[in-house]
This record gives sequence, structure tokens and C-alpha cells, in this order.
Amino acid sequence: MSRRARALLRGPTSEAAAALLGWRIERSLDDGSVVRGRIVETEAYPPGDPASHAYRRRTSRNASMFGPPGIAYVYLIYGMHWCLNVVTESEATASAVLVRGLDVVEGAAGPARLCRVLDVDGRLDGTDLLDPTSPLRLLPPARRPVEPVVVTTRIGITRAADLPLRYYLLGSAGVSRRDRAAERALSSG
DNA sequence: TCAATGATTAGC
DNA sequence: CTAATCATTGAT
Repeated sequence: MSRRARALLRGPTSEAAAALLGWRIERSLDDGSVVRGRIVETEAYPPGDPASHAYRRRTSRNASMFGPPGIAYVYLIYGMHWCLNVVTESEATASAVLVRGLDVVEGAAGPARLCRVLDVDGRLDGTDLLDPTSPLRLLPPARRPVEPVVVTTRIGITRAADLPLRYYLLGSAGVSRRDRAAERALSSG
């Protein structure tokens, strides 16, 4: 079963970002409870992307991006928010998918709010998301999402800002920011 | 050593 | 629109 996940994550990052829509994130808390969510928004940070944290070189922060596909890259942004990525492709490429939106019970819109809901912080950086015994896991959906996928630009970056590398499920409450124009283009096209 | 900069969010 | 808030980064 994680065979399916590995095959997906070894492929091109943009394809993985789109394909991860509908997948589940499962988090076991220290008190024994489990928080689950459905991925509804992602962004691709492929090899050679000027907006990627791994664009310049390997550093202590981005080290996980140089790890094997399927591990978590968790980093602190703006001195206060954690963000969760799924590492893709291979050790040689340094690439990842930012998980931006999750439909949980209450809904979790935005990459940092999502980490707060899942209690994800730097301690989980490098976690193998495909290991069933990990505290944070990535699980395939039973079926492909029925919702259309909206493809649009990424959020909050300055470099390579025009590339269409953000993906979200139309109509999900957990989507951080909608692109009305892209949604219109979908329905008219 | 030091200043600038964020893959964000909440609150005016 | 701006403040919050600080580790990381790249330049001295």
C-alpha cells in the first residue's frame, strides 16, 4: 500500500502535488488520540525552483529536502508558524510539496494553521510519513477526489511567482485562498 | 558578527 | 493594510 505512495512521490513534484489531493494525513498525539485530515491544497517546489528553500544549497534547515521521498520537511516561518512538506523525487533532487490545506473536522485552512491543528512542529522534521508506526502518516484515499482540481499560482513567494504550481480541490473549506478566475476558467472550459 | 528576509496569520 | 516574532541565511 505504501508502494503506491512511494511510486507517486518518486515522480515529478508538480504531478505529486496534484496527485496528493484527497490523500489523508494522520497524526497520533501523545495522549493517544488521532487527528485526521484530507489534503485539499498543495504547492509544488520542484528541483531548480527559485522559490524553493533548497534552491541555493543544502543547509541545516533544508536538509530533509535532500532526503528520500516520503519524509517530512517541517520548517518554521516568520518566527512563529510551522509548515509541513512531503519530500519528493530523490535524494539527488531536493524537492517537496507544501501541504497548504486540510479538511479536518473543523477545517484547517493555510499551511501554518494546519500544523497547529495537527500539532506538527520541528520535532517531526525528517519523519517517515510512509511508515505506519510514525506519529505522522500519509495515507492514500480510497478513491480519487470527485471535485475538480483548480490549478493556480503559489502564495506568499516573490521568486517564480507566476508558475502554476498550486493545486486545490474546488469547494473545500480547507482551501486557504481561492482563485475565482481560475475557477471560472474551469467551469467555462 | 550583523542586518534582511520570509512557502503566514490575525487583527485593525 | 500592518504587526507579530525569530531562525536562517548571506553578506561583512
